[in-house]
Amino acid sequence: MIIATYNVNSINARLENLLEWLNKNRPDIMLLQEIKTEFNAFPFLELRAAGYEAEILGQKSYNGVAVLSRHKIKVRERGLPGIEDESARYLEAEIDDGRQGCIAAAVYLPNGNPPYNSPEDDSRYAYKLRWMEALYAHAEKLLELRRPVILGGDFNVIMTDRDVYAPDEYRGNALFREEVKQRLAALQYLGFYDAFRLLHPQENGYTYWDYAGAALQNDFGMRIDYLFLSPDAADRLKSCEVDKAPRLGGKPSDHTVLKAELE
DNA sequence: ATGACGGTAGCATACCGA
Repeated sequence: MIIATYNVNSINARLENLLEWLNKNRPDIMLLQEIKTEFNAFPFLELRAAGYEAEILGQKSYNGVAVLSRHKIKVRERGLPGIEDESARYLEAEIDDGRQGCIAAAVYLPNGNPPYNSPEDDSRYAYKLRWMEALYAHAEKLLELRRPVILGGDFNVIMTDRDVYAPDEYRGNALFREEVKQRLAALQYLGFYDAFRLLHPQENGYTYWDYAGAALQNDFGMRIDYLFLSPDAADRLKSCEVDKAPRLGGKPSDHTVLKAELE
């Protein structure tokens, strides 16, 4: 079973790019973040023509997550339990592939940095910490199911110095502060395994390069997209790779695709 | 410290992202 995650930075702006990747790689499950659209403007027909059903939690302009699959999708949670607001950042589904199946969730964790026009405003950071605590509490419940569970998406957290091109420049950034690193580490101590790091202890594994400057050419990237696996899924992990092709091609997202294969 | 770029809303420019 192949499962992938991709922050598309608008699904309608990225449709051609996404379809190309889906047709070439034929994943069983694709988790999307930042679709930036509501149900009415989501390209269900184009995806269905490529063989993918979609469940979405949409939002106009910002956020928005989706679960695509070639198999039957049954939604379990629309929104993260414990976070009651309108921001579309979590969609959890049961995927029935005719075999063991799995639970897969598309995760778009808040960025947490203050707005440029009010750098002293820490409300977004406080929201990020709250969101991470709710994610931890929910992840604990998911583990009790003793099922293969995949939490995949843009977690907006750089976990270690190895995961960013210039660690010292990011120490105070909301993506790299100690509180968020601790909270993501806690998810791992709980029993969710970082699929990429399990198999690649040395590579940087960057999944994001800023559009600006020459970030891509200089490999000024960061690893902020993850596939976290419950023990029942991690047992089956065969491979996990960053595919840089969607970032290198025409009209790219600023993120690229992370994919894993489970036996 | 800001903005680079790119996206959305919507029609000029503001907001957001990491």
